[in-house]
Formats: sequence, structure tokens, C-alpha cells
Amino acid sequence: MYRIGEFSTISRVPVSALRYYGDRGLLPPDSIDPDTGYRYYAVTQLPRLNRILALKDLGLSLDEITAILNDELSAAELRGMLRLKQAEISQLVTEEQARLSRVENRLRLIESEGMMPSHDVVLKEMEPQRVVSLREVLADPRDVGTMIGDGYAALMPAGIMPIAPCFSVYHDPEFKPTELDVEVAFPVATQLEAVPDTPGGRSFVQRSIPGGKAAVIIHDGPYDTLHESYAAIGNWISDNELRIAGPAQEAYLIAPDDPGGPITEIRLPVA
Amino acid sequence: MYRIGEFSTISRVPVSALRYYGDRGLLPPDSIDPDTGYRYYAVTQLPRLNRILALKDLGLSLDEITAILNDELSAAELRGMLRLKQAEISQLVTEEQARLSRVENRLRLIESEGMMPSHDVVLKEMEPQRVVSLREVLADPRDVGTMIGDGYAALMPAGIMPIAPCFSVYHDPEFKPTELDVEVAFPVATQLEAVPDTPGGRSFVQRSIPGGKAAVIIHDGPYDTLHESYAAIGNWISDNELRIAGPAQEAYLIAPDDPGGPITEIRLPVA
DNA sequence: TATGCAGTCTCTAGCTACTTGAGAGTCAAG
DNA sequence: CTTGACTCTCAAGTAGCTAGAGACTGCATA
Repeated sequence: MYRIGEFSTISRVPVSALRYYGDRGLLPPDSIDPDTGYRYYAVTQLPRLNRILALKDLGLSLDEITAILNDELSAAELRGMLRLKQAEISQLVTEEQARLSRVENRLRLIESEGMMPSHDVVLKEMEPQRVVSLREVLADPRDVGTMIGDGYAALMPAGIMPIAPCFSVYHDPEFKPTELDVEVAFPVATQLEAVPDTPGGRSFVQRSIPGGKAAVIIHDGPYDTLHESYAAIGNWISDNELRIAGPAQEAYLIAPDDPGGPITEIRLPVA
Repeated sequence: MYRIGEFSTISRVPVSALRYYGDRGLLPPDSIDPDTGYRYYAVTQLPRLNRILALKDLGLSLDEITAILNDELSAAELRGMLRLKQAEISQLVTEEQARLSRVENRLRLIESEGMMPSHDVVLKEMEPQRVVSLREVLADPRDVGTMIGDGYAALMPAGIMPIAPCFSVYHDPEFKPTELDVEVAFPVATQLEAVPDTPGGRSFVQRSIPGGKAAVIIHDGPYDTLHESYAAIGNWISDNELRIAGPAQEAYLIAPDDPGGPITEIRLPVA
């Protein structure tokens, strides 16, 4: 019988951890002196302790290990648990590798430009959004602004308030400066009975914009530098070995007539 | 100006996280209503929030991010921090890959044998140990027992108490059943003035056994099944893509004359 | 004007697997 | 009997939030 310090030396497990395992019921001491409370361990407990350490090394939690050691699991459940853990770890490895390449890219950016990039791309989870929208093929990209104005001019008098900033969706698979298939969307809370046509004679469609992951960047500046943010988001996506999985969106968080200039969020669905 | 809920919708960051970042000084609200305590955020805070998220995605802690955002770091420090993070992540990836292969091996073992292996190999950190030891080339492996007895017979009367179980070190690079170069070591607390020779005429050497990582297994059974544990430890080492980095040790935790039979710990230094 | 309800506030606790430390008691040797 | 090493219990700390309790605010409707 060993006292906890000796058992710690033999097993090379810290005293505090042994006490913790004992209190959790994972490795109760062989006996406890009822007068002094001293814990006494037997060498025969080493296999159990080593099993605890080995299972912990597989990434199992102490609760899971407790269940395994107390024989509460069938062989099938055990296999299932391990296969689950296997999937978890391989996902973790993939994620960490992606993180690693993000760090490497950031380092490369800093070394080449001497500073941090001015704005950052982040991956966000988008909720599906119910919208009323106008869609049109435009000759001039700047007409998007008039479409938005036209849309508001129809919605406001009808008492329809967008619940989030309006945004545009660019449906062209590649960029076409002369024939731009663009949708202007106004998020709404629920399906609406009727939506009036716009003063400009456009008709609204009600639909749901699907959710999912999107690479997002805030563009804080005039529209004629939007391409820089698109370049940043494009680089980020290829760096992270993702691919574009839907049409780009631009959300107009602050309108261009604001004294501070417009602020735009570019979103690119990815998978 | 947006209330926290709206800002949460726009940024797709949970309200609780925004409050937390505010309290940490990482992203204080643009203003706080002194009467109600309501937090108000501006769209212009989105770039900072996105930078926080992007840096978090690189694996930086909020403290580190605070330092970066408050411009407390030189470009060199920033590069250093990222390079450190890079090293950390690639080590993490390596570790998780090793863990993954451990899980896969465990699964394979379970599927082939229908159960968990009876004993477990674990990786432990060994402290360097000061010992007094006897070393000899033996014709018969079973003579190790007499060497141990001989050693104790010299040490006990001289008042030298080993501070840990004695163990043997097998110095042969490969196994030789007829000419076994074996060292029997007794751990001691400090360098000793003098150690008497044994009744059997052997002379002690004082030395330090180096520490480091070792693969360890508890063998709970008679010595003639030791090879099974050696096989298990050998498999484990190759599974984990480690290599043997020193002579094997066998620690005699419980002597073979105990009614429960001997318990032995096999240690194989690895790198 | 009253009521309701969604939103917000602060504060506390919980999550994992321990580690650290305080304050008190125990053991063996000299 | 003292000393020093060891052990005990209990509480708090770790990271980055999340969840919940109980109270207050703001806006819309009856």
C-alpha cells in the first residue's frame, strides 16, 4: 500500500490528478484511513490508471472513460463512441490545417505589405432570409441605386419596413459590365399578403434567400474600390481551400449619401 | 446607432458575445445610455468586430487580440506572435494526427479481437533518476532475480533504502537469450559516499539514468508472458510513429513471490 | 391609460480537467 | 518535543463564452 505521493511517483501522475480521479469515482483509492483521511493505493490499481490515461489520450472525456471502465457499455456502443471520436478528430485536424494556412497567409501578407490588411474576411453562418425583391438585367451597374430607391418608394407608403439592411444579389456566373443580372432584396419578417408595384413599374417577388456559410468582408469606402475587397475575399477563399457556392451579395449598411461615405458588406456563399 | 440585438443581427455575432467583448474592452459600444445602460453600436464598428473574429480565427486569445487592436505591438512583435502561433498549430496538428491513429488502432484492435486489449500502453515523462547499479552479462535471464537479491543483501545492512522500486536495464541492442547484458538499478535520493560490494562479489556503480519520454505498459502476470507486453508496446510505438530511443527497462513493482504474482512495468524510451 | 411583450440590463453559475493555495492535521526521524 | 515533509479539505482560478434569474425599458396596441 502506497500513500498518494509514492503512488504519484510510481505512476508519474500528479497527486492533484490522483485526488481528482478519486473524487470523480474514476480511480478510488484502495482504502482510506477513516481517522486521518489518508488515501492508500495498491500497485494493482496501476493498470486501471493506465487505462484511464490511455483512453484520455484517445480524446475521451472523463465521463466517457467512467462509463467504459464501469462496464456500462456494450461492445457496439464502445465502437460507436470511438468512431464518433475518430470523426471528431479528423474534422479537428482539417480545421486546424485551415487555421494554419490562414496564419501563414496572414504572415505572408504582413511581410509583403509591411502591415496588417486594412480589412478582414471572416466566415459567418447566414440564416435563411425571407425577402421581397426586384430583379432586372441592367445595362449600367450604377442603376442598382435607382432600383433600391424605387423599391423603397413602393414599400414605405405600403407600411412595409425592411427588418434588416437591403442588399443586392448578383446572379451572373461571371462578371458582365454591360448586362448585369441583379436582384435587389428587402428582408421582411413574414410572408406578405400583397406588395404593390414600384413607381418605376417594377414588380416585387417574394422568396427566401437560403442560408449557409458565407465569406464576408466589410467594405468601408466608395463603390469604385469595391473590387479591392472582392480581391481580398477571393484570395481568402482560395487560401482556405473553399469554393464559391452561390451568387455574391452586397448589403448596403450605410447609404452612399451619408457624410462618412457608404459602408457595404460583401458576402460570398462558400462550401 | 443600433441596439445590441440589431447589431447582433447585422454582425451575426451573439448578443452575449458582444456584451462580453464590450466588458473586456475589446469592442466597447459606441455609446451607452447613462439612464438605462442600453448599449448602442455604430456600423463603423463592424470592421473592428470583424478583425476580432478574424484574429480569433487565427487562434489568438482575446488578450493577444486586445494588444494588437490597441496598437501595443510593433510589427516585429506581431510577426513573432504569428510565427509562434504557427508553430503551435502545426504541433497541434501533428498531435491530433497521432491521436487519430491511436483511435484507429484501438478500433482495429477491438474489431479484430472483439474486445479492448487487456492492458494499455501510455506515454509518460520520466524524470532523470540517480541510482546505484550492478551490471553483468548473464548466460541465463533468470539470474536477474539473484542479482537483485544480491544487491538488496548489500544495500539493506548498509542502511541504504531504495526510494523507488528497483528495475533492470537491458543494454543489448537486440535480444540475445544467452548473453544478456543487464543492469540492475536501485534508485537513491542522493549521491552516496560509499556503497559496499555485494555478498556475491559484485561491485556497485553510481550513475544517473537520463529522463525523457517513454512508452510504458504494466505487465500483470508471470514473467514468461512478458513477450506479449513487449509485443503490445512495440506495436504501439510503431502505430504512433515513434522510435525506440534507449534501452528497455523493467521495474519490479511487485516481486514474483507475492501471492498475487509479480507486477512489472516495462518502459521503452522513445523519441 | 393600461397592458403586454419583446428587448435589455446586471449578476451569477456552469462548462473541462485539472492546478494552486490556504489553513489545518499527520507521520517519522532526531 | 520539535522539525520538516507529507497529507487532508475546501475554495478559487483557468478561456471564452452561454444560460438563466430577476428587474427594467421601449414600443405597440386595446
